[in-house]
Amino acid sequence: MKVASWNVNSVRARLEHVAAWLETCKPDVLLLQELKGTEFPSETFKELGYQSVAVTQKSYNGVAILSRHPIETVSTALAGDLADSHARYLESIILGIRVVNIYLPNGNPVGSEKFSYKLAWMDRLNAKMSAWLEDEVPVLIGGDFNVIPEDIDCHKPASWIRDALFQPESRARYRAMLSLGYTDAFRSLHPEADGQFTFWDYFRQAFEHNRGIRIDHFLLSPQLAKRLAGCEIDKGPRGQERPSDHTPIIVELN
DNA sequence: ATGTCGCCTCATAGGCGA
Repeated sequence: MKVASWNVNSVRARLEHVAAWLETCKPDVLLLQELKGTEFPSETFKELGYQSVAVTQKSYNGVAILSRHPIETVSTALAGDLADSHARYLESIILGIRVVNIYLPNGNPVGSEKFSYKLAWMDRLNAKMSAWLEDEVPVLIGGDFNVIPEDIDCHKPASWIRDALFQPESRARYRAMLSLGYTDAFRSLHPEADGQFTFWDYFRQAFEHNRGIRIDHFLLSPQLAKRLAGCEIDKGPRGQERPSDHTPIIVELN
């Protein structure tokens, strides 16, 4: 089973990219983030063999799950804050796996309300992740975590030291997820790999110089980690015309 | 501080978020 995740930075602007990529990569499931609008092109994906569920809002955020297999929607919002109206969370069951798509808040600038919101959002997710381990359904959480886990996950730590994605508070909460027993699929298979990124700024030819960060992740519950067969980043889409600033990451499960 | 995108509007330029 192949599951992919891709922050597309507007599904409308990237529809042709996504459609073409689906036809070449053929994942069973694709998690999309940053749809950036209320319109969702479910018909286009249906014609490609994918059913879809989308959580959208105007202008910002938005997450969707595309799947060749039936999707049972469990929840469209992260528990723990009824006032939170951002479209950042979609929880489903696909082929007996709890598949959770997240677009974790960016949190910049550090010290702002946005940063507090990010940390609180991570605490809320952590509570869910802990609870899920109590039942027998294996869990896969994928998406844009907006966290650079370790120094090895960016081209130059000094460039990110003041960024919300690199703050000790953000990284501690990511590590707390691992401490619960979840596995970072990519890092567990490639413990020493550096220069492996999923995002590059649009500025200053960051992609051409591979000045990027690894912030799109798959976390697997213990029983699902035993089924981990592969995890790779596909840099191809980031090098195309008018790309998203992120590129897809793909995990393969037995 | 800046760079570049994409979305939206008290819209064709500027603000916001990333």
